[in-house]
Amino acid sequence: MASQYERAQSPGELSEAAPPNNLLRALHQDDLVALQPHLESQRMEVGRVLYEPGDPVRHVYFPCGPALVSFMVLLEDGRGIETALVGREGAVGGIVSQGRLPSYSRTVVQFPGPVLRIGAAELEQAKMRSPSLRNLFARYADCLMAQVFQSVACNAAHSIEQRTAKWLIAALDRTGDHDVPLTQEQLASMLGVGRSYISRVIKQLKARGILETRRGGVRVTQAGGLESIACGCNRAVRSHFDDVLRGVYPVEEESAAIKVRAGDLQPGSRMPG
Amino acid sequence: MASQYERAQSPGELSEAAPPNNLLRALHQDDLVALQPHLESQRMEVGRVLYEPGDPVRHVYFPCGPALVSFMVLLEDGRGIETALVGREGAVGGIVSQGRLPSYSRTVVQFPGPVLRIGAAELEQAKMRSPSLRNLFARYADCLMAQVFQSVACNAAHSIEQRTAKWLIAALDRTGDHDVPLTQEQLASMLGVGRSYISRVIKQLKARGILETRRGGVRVTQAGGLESIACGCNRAVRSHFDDVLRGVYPVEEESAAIKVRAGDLQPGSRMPG
DNA sequence: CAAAGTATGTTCAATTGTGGACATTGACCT
DNA sequence: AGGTCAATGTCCACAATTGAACATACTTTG
Repeated sequence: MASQYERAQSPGELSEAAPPNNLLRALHQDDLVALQPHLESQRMEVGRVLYEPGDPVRHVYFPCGPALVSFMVLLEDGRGIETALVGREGAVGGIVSQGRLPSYSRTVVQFPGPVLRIGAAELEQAKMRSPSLRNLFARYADCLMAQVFQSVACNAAHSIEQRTAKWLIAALDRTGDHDVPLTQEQLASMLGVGRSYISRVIKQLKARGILETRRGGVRVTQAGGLESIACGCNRAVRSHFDDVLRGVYPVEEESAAIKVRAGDLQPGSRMPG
Repeated sequence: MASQYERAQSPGELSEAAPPNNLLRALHQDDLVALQPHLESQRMEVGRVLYEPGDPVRHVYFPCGPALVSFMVLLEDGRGIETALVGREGAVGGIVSQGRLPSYSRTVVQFPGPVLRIGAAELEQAKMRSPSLRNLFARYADCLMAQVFQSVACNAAHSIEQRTAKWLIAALDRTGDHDVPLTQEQLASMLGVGRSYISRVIKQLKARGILETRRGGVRVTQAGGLESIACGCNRAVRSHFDDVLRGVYPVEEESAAIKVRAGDLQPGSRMPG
């Protein structure tokens, strides 16, 4: 299955110093030229909050390289549940609302890295003038929606073990870094589950040689094994990315995507005690 | 708490025969005039599928009166999980993708009633010409996204009892009909949970005098009681509707919204056997 | 190096939810 | 009125998950 992370594409359309974000790289030359002067480069540190619920959305952020951002919905009891994960394949900030509206969720940096940002107003103005820009952002908005849709179903239907594996794959896919610097506490909290159970899940994954643990994070050593444990939700979303952004997205120079062959898919043992 | 279902608003802007859908009623006179010739009226029967995953989205449907439509994500094992519920407060069909793209989910009619529909291309053309139309639809898209976000969190964090109550309130809010013609099987399936457990939950609700059961559906007799059992997810979403569509949405002539007073909120007994 | 703080490993009882089984009941058809 | 089918009530054994508790580390700081 081809994924958006590994599509070959007619070269030559992108400038030499193409920005390391797939949406920006997918821009037509004209659009890139129009946006260029408004793009600012920053480095994002873990834990930085881009938007709190209710904050006005003044910028659109494009994670670059390994940078990773997630949307969290805050519940009455103070918990914050992750609803979507965005890396260099996308952008955050008024993607669906088109820059008009207060943020619904908290938007937090999960993995450090460079980002580019542009004023929401500037982007919207450019979109007004460029059909291809509107097209690209509408397509990405649809993919983001699909991702969130799938998460609704996933949270309703799949086990914690599956969802944990799914999350790790999603992160890996985007950062390309096998090291995931999250405490088990943080991981549990994002998934909305108990910490002690995550601890057991991770113990299982470790016992199967899929990852190594350390204080403050894990390191995935065998991504294929993760894929065989996870539900198909990631694949479904990737596939929608492919359908929707095919022919729009650029080449991914070195893919972090996990290619699953039939043989990699074992039944997957069912969490002993 | 004011909800979008009960806002007072400067009258006189809407025509006499205002369509019974809040988005359409919120249109400026000019926009309504532009769309009017393309709007077709239909009646929707329960179970009718508007879109299967992958289908091209050719029309945007506006549920009117009690009509209710839901998005379902289909999982690998054949289950279909509901991700969002749309009634007369909104619309379905390319809301986020702006009419360009294949559907990600299955879109099914859950409650019968009239709908208006318009060709997706016609709506998009009208949006190109009218900033106020773009504004309204971008705002609604954001609300739909918020609803789905909240469901991700809800499915991760709340009990089946809470989610069942939440679903019933959401349906009631939209249809205004206290009768919910869904089998327990269907309800369980949408929520992604076991049928026998839903049966027990409903038994509890019945025992507390909150609803009556019958074959093929339930009838809510005490909506306030439901609100005291449900999680706050519905309220959070309603509140976002208010923030985002305040001053845009029209009066709701007869509100189905459930107003909760402090006294209505009891601790809520925790599911005995 | 000692102390403090935080992350992890592990256990356990209790609760929540599953899925199968089967009896019962209503609705509808003839 | 009887037959049939689907929906519901109910029970049960079992699996999944919680949440508290505590011991054990690793890291940082002074």
